Amino acid sequence: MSANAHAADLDALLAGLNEPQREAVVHGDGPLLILAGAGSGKTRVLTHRIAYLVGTGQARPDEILAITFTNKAAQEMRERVELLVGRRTRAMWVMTFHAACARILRADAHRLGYTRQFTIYDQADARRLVKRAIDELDVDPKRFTPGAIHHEISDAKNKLRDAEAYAQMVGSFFEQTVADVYKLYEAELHRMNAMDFDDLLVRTVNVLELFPEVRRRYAEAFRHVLVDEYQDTNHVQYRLLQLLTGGGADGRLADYGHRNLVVVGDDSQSIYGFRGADIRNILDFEDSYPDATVVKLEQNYRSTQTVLDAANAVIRNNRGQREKELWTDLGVGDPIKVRELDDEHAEARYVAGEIERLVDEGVSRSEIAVFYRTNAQSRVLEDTLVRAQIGYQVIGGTKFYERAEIKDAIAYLTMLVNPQDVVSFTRIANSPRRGIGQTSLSRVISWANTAGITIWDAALDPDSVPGLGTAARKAFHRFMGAMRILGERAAANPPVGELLREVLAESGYLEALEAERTIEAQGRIENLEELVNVAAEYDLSAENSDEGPSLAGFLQQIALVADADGRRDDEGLVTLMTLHNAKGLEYPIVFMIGLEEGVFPHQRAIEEGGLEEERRLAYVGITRAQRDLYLTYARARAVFGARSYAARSRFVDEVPMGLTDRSEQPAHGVGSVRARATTWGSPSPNLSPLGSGPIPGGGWDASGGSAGGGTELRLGDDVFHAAFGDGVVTGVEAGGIVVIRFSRDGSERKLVADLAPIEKR
DNA sequence: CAGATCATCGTTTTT
DNA sequence: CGATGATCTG
Repeated sequence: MSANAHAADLDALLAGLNEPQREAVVHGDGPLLILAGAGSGKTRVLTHRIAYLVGTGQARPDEILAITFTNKAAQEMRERVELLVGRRTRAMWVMTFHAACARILRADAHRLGYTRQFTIYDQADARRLVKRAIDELDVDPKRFTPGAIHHEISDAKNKLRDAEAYAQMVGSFFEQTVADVYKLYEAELHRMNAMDFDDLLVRTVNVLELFPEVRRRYAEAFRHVLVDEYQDTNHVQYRLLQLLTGGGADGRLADYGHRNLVVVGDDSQSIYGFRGADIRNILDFEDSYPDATVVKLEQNYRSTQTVLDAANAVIRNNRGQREKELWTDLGVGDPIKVRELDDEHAEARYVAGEIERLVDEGVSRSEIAVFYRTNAQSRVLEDTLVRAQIGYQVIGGTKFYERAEIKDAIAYLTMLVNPQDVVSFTRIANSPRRGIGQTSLSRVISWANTAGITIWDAALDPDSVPGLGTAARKAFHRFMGAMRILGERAAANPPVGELLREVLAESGYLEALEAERTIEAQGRIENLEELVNVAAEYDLSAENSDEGPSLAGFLQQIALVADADGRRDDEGLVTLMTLHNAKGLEYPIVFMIGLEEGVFPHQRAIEEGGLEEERRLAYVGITRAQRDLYLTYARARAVFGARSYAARSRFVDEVPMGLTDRSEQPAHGVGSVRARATTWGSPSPNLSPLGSGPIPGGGWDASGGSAGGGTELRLGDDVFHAAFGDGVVTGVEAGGIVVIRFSRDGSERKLVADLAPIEKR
């Protein structure tokens, strides 16, 4: 390629970028934080920067490590980089945190006592193992659920606290219990040559910290590290990035350190705190990297100004956010439609009716998305859409790889490479039913433990297992006979697709399903066929990779993939999903439903001080809308079978009236914040047969505004309370009620403005 | 050991 | 209300 062509390429890379985008792309060495608002073109910036680094010769392709959180994002980034630099992309590491760690560990985990065939346990496997530890320790499972304990362990791991460190700082009975379980759980995992998702990160950090030569190798290999969705990183990931960019075990910069770390994120879209993400990583980036360059991307290329104003207004109610104001030159757009409905059925009918109207106007169903807070909310909506014959797809829910039959098949394959994997063994021993019950299984497992042999070897020789009945012994002989044949086959390294076929046949799994003769079983068989296809595809694609196809490689790959059935864009289907699943997506028309206190924000978030994260979730939802945004809520809703009533979500009220089709409040502080018939703007008479009929009847609303006089508190006001101290107004509700969050303990309280001992500061 | 009935308990979940 | 798990009985 000539020098001219190069220059032309570089020009093309920068063309069409706005000023801050360009600054981020051409940034030289050293840490860079890109604060990228929703829809501000961050992927464009990342991909163009990678291309620019390669194009200018600042980096070779194999010196680039680009990290994302999802496989989908990684794939998209890889594709887009490939469009810019072509085949050279292949040498780059463009993958998820977990995939990158798994790759490092396959090469170096032996230093920690694992084989390269280690098993990766997903959440469910991990929880099962936690449960076994709980049973083992005779912990009362009533008081402490496996889920809660696992969550706590996961939390500790995310903070790089190992079992020992955790035990050092227990302060309650619960924590003592967790400490005990944690210790046993870790021992078991290691003994089984297995890692959970958290381990992939933690063990990588361990390897890098313990072995300077490994640390140096990777830090020298990756001269440029780029991270997407940085606001969702946790502490392990923070540490990992430090080590990969040349931080030493002591935290100081090594001589080979380069600190070429580019992170992209938006603190306003941090919605995974409940999973250990630490928003401080992005908020305090400059504390960790004082010489960091910071670039803000605030121009939005996705939404109307009305939508952006709404998002800006809502997020402004959070404290401690990075200052940021989204803007666009796409125009003002239409007002946000706010609708109050009688109950969730009326809400669903309204959404369905509106969709029909839009489709009549020429909108494609695939341009429409409906977001809700919890999965349970999709049910009513689905019923209604089915009746209205509106095609839809639900994103999320049970994932392909979480289906029982798929996990069973994978467990069979896993046993063939990791004979120590008791969790997988437990899963398949009696699936299909072959007369191996809980008791016999436990006997074999504990025999393996006492004899110090693998579970595979213990089962292979059931006659040596003490206390095992004749029938059980026979069952194990038959089962392991099949496994042995499969093991020999696997040793010959056949195509994974073929091996899987044999597993399904030899194990009797397929036969058992066929014998069921139910529609459900038929569906499972089809899923298994799909898995065989996935394996065959792997065989093909791994053919020309550096390692070549292998069973272990296949297992590792699919362990890190969430679902095989991704969403389809061009099918003319309305898309339904939780707000969490909506991040990173965009739709011309967006419905956010169930905007009620207790639903969204979720009750538990209200109780446990998680309001800011809920608000960020609202921000994410709003900023998905390109053109039209609907906010709906129901006066009543069935919760756990019982009918319950809730106030409209504070998030609705945080959207300025003027941006919505509600009319202005009659007078400041007088009358109701709550809607009444007259407050609904633009009458929409064009409701379809499925519509809810004329929108809300008035009259039910009895609340009055703050009863005149008194202190006028507004959102964001700093206040002082005689008993609770300093706080900030985070909500203003009907009836003169204000929501105040107190800085002393972070608690959020609802107070009557006129009665509570509050003064404005 | 397996199916069946009973009881419990309800977020979100990139990997 | 409905899904999921624990305990009971054949």
